[in-house]
Amino acid sequence: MGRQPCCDKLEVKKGPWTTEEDKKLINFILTNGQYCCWRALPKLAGLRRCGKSCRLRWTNYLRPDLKRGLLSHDEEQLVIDLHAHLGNKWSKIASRLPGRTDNEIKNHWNTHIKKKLVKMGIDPVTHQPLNQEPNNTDNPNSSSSTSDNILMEPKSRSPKNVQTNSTTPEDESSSTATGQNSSINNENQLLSNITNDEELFSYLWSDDTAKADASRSCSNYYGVGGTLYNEDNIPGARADFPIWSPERVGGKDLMFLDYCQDFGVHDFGF
DNA sequence: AAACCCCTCAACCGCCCTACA
DNA sequence: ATGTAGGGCGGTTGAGGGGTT
Repeated sequence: MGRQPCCDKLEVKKGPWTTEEDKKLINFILTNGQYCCWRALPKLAGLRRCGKSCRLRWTNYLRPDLKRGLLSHDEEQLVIDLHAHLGNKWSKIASRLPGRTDNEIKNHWNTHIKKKLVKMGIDPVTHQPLNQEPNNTDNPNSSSSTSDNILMEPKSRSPKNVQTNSTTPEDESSSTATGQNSSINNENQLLSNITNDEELFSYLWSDDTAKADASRSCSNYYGVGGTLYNEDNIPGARADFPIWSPERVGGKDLMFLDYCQDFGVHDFGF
């Protein structure tokens, strides 16, 4: 019978977002929060876009808590570790990397990490050495496929001892970016103390929701009369949302200017 | 300088899951 | 129990920029 399109395809605009559209979307969310559904948002915000497109634009590009730039070495390593356990569950992986989106990680995996692993002689799907038949090819999550994997030994793992001939300019550049995110280091430390999949999974799922929410979007903050609230209706109390923090809400316009600068959006006209 | 190739990443598509009536 | 709507997710595409010939 087929599924109804999420929006009237004839009416919606597609393709790259213009500055004007970004401005409208940001303005709307800053003013109203995300009190309504995404489908209704474009109409209310004066956008000729599909609600889904607005959500993606916001979560993948406009969100103020996003980090920009390439993944650091630590982040990359964490992605590899998590991918070995979770497979292509990009959103789950992204939930462990604050400020990173699933789309970003997915792209980075496909364009950088995959190649790097292949270069190192490691199958990016199974995380097994390329010349070795994997124990279970259709289940990258199986513990047998990862427990003895060098990539899953964070304590002994370093770019030097993974493969001596694997050092690339990319490796070198990424290694200079370490230490910029202490939370990532903590994640790695935690991961390094986890010795089996069971422990890892219990660690991953135990606080997954909270972490996923924290990293994924500001959608947990509802704008009511210019004040932002989290899901518990407690005016924002999270340190990882500096721009949206309640003490800054009063200076909304100012913070938005900061925000535009952070994102290189200089021509918003504010 | 022009043509071609390759790479990156923003954006889209369509399926899946969940909540709700 | 069933149908529908809405949001989330993973896979894929294509424009544009940079590098190479």
